[in-house]
Amino acid sequence: MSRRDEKNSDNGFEAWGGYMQAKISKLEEQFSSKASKENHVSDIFKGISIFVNGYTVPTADELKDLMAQHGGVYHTYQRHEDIVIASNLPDTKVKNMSLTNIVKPEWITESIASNQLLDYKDFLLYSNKHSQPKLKFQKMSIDKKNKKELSTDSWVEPINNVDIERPLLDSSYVIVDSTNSLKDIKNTDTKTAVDPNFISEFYSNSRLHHISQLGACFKQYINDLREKSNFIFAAHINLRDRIKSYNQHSSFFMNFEYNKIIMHIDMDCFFVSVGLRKHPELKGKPVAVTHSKGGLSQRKRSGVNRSVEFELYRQKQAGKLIKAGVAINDIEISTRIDNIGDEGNKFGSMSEIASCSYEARAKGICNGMFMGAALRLCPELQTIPYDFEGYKEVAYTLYNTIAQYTLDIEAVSCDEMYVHCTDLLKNLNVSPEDFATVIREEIREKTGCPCSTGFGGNRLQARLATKQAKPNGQFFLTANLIEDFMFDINLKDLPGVGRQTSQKLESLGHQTCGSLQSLTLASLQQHLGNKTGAQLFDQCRGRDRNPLTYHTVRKSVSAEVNYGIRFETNDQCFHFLNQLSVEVQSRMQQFKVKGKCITLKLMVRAEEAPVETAKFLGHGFCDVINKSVSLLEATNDSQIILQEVISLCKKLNIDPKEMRGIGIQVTKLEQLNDKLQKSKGAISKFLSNVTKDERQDKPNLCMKNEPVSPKRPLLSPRKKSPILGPSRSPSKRRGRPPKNSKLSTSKNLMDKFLQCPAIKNEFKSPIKNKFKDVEEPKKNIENIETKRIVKSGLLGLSWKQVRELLRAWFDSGQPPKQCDVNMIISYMEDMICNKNIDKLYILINFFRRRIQEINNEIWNEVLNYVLEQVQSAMMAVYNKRLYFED
DNA sequence: ATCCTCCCCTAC
DNA sequence: TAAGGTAGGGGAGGAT
Repeated sequence: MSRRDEKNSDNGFEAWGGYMQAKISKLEEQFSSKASKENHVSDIFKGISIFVNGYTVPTADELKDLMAQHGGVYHTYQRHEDIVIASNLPDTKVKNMSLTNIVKPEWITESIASNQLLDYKDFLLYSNKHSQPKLKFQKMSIDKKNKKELSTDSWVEPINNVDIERPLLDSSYVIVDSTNSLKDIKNTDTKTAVDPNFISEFYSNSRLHHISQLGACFKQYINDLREKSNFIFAAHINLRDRIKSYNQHSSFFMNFEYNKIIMHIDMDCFFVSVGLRKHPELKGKPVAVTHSKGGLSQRKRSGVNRSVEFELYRQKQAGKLIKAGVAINDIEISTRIDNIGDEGNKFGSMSEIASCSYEARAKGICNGMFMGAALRLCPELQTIPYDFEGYKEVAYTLYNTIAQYTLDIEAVSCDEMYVHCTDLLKNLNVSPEDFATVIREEIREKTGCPCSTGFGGNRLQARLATKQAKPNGQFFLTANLIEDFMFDINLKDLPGVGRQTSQKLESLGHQTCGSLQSLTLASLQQHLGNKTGAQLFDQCRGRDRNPLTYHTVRKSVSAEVNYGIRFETNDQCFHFLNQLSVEVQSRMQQFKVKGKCITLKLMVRAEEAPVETAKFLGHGFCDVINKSVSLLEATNDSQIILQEVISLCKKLNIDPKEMRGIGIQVTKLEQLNDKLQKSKGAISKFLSNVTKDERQDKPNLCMKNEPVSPKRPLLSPRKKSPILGPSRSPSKRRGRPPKNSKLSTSKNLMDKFLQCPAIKNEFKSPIKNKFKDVEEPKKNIENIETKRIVKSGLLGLSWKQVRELLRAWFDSGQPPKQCDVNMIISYMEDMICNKNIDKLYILINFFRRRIQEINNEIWNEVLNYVLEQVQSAMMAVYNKRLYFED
């Protein structure tokens, strides 16, 4: 070791550590600010590549071949056999080079001269991070001010002091490559499942993880909203006005003759639309959302054999077709891996396209395609990164916007839902077209993203209508159109018909619904099974008996990772299973469930498949193995899960080196909080019956139509309010079970994933406000300050002031006086006239709550009187009553 | 018949 | 480089 080391840490051996990261960031800054992006850092190495032996190292023969191809030479470092130096320099001097000569001094001085490198310390940073603790170079002292005057010779000496403490056995293989930029070098150090933080890092980057989590959240969200059902749909009031301003002629839609109207709404290329908000300059261009930056050539990994792997995929698909009875010559097997270039090729990227714009689709690009294939179709394809926060925010806004009007929503995913809007449209007396126009505009305005809607008599029709409507359109598939419309629909476009089914059907000679209609039910069932056959029989005729499902019950909880799984030992595998078990446990706690059946899913490299996968750290061509155990007692304990899963794993006896994917699934779920759940179950069962009956004759949502009621002048007193009080319950649309854990369940869920603090004001939905307000009226009344100045009484006061006044009034302990009551009533009437129903609702709830607390006869009378007046005013203005929960 | 386990398929 | 998750429906085939 160096003497200088002891004297002065700045001059001695540089220990690698956090320093490295800091340095890299600093350098990145310098490099990017210098705008010398063309000059890759590794230019300083002038084409030298160093491979340090590790498990992915190329064999000596491979390396020799490689270098021969590039006209370079191959050399094994004598002192430490696990260091290999290979160079594609034409210079044969390399042959006997020692580590001292790996870097020629003049390269470094050149780099310094061109301001790319500050000192020798910086240079060292570009070694492989894996080898940091083990590889120590002596750092050279350098006077930065004078660096340009340093002679070449002054660099040589210290480099001779290179010292290697021990062999670099477990390093990965690349130190420097002449084709990659600084950033790539930094990323050489890719995490695999062996890293302790792998799961969280992976999940944070996984689009599919986000899609499934977000989708589940919105299902829960709708469940919760419906259970609360504590809303007035104030938005209804403005809807017709907005429609009028849009379309003078359709203010009334008198000929409403449809039994049932289902709306399907779907954002247009969701990820792209959201992403374009941050990249408006790319609007109108072919754009794709992907991790790949686009087409840069990659570093080669040894052992990759794409053609072998791709051929396996093709064979597998062919096998399936043969099984389905297709002559293999009949159908060309097309797969996702078609048109992918080889590794390192311009079209070789295997990054998946999560979503692409319609301009890109026009070129034949579609979602899920690999970047390489897409670039072949459209070389000018632009890429934008994921914006997971943005998706959450837009999805939230979408749902809240629709939920203003109705809660008869079936959440499909974060960007898609079905809405049963028969009652809504009937009630509002607006046509589907007008409704669609207005809400699409509203969504567009709030989110900046376009969406499309389809209407039809059932979910299938609505869905197909949406497809027809896209992009950025709407379509009403009316009963008279259905027959013709269905005839030309491609079977692939039917929901539930994927690649396998459609290929099977194609082998039977059918590509369109019209053609499939010639098959009998029995023959369809024979080929596809009873249920699937029957479903398809209906579907190709445009029928769909499945009602919307508003309430979903979770049946399984699982977590799996099929990316980056590379184990050496069983212990590493078990360690990862432990992390996965913890993940499953936390999800089960979130959903408040326990489960009785645990399934371990393994993806194992197929025997014929290359060890190194075509996709970087992908799972490659695999066999999938599932194995499950049933427990006597339901659990959500990660340690029990781990124990079972390890035992399953041992039974399967798979070499950990061959594992490419691992998943844990828990089924046969039971709800936690048994007592609460049971009582709730009974109540909701009861209520769901009531609800059913009501829904037929009471289509109204939360605004209640007065059956027969002559208009009375404002403020005309009536004896008793029939609206409020416990006896009012028949007007309930659907019940609210007693408050229980459900609420906190959803809170946890939302907190963890959905909660969207980033929602800006303009994206805030009234529903969300209301939601909160119901819980915390005081706080929110404070928040919502209106600063209208009106002539007298309460009208000139802010929300806050009114609230203070009311509170003081309640707290005063004095009996209420008529004039005060009148004042509050006139304040409320003003709100009604100004369509300020949201706030009125909050205010009245506050009012009721306080009076219930006081629980005194006089105050109760006041309450009744106030409510009666309010309802009268509501009737006069809107011909509707305000709906309240008990 | 009905259930169970494993597997496949589909959707986003 | 790349981030190939997750839930539900249903079928095949064996156990009961």
